[in-house]
Amino acid sequence: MAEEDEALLEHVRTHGPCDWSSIRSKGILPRTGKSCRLRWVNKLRPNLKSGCKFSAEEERVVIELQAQFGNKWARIATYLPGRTDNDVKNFWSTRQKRLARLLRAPLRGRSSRSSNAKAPASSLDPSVTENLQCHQGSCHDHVSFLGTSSSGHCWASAPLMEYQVAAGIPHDQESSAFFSFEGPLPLQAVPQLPLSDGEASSSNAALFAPELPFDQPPYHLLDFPGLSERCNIGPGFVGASAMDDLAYQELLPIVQPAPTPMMLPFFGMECGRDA
DNA sequence: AAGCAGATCAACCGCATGCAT
DNA sequence: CATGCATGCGGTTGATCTGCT
Repeated sequence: MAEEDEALLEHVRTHGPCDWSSIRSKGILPRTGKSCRLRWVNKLRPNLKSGCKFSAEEERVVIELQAQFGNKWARIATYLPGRTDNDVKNFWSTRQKRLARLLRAPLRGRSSRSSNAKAPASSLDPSVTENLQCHQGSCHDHVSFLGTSSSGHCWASAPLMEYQVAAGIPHDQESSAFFSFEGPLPLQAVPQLPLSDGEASSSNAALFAPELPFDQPPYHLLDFPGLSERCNIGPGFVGASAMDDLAYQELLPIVQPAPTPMMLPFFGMECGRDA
């Protein structure tokens, strides 16, 4: 595996993060171009936060962006420095499983993990639980509502209190303890992000998402000055390919010095590309 | 210490999209 | 315009790790 990784890195150094299919056609590795690209994107790309858990802030961003974009993991990942679409996808999947388990367990009471796992079905009204899923992670102040749109499932975000009201859960001491407020507040501090055509939010999203203008670039989520100017990326969106290009720039100095490297707080890497 | 369940990670697969011919 | 290829993306699965009983 280490030899294959080195061969992959060498290919990227000389050709850039493209022409993946030539890796097999040239006999460099007995792997498909897709497989090579995946390995590069998920493991070998510079500045990845591999083995590092999602911070509360990252979780918060994922929740908000998932509510707006749906399961557009690659797009969401562009807002999270050092995270891949696979990371985000796995994070969300884990979260969903955990929440599904929580919903099967009683929401009332502060039972231990083991008792939760073996608890009987939720005491919630079935009509509520069928269409409602509750998010509960390190951002304990937040839940999301599952609705549908023309493109499939769509999530809308809401403060915990609204979820509890909708689910008929008394906001008493016990439930508050179960959904303890440990994360940074409020989630509404994360701004609404631009939606392209056809990415209409669900009616549920309309219920809970504040109406904010969708004309702001995403940089205000995490401070990242100068990317669009330096890297010739249009305002409003940092594409995945742009991420790959930036990662490639990280490798370039090995074979050719990049002109006047510039620190990019968003990615935590240097970008010497000419605009 | 062993067994188990849940969490996490890595990779594969199928489909969609864009581009060249 | 149709076709084939390369690439990107999302869903899914299996392996491994971790913590609890």
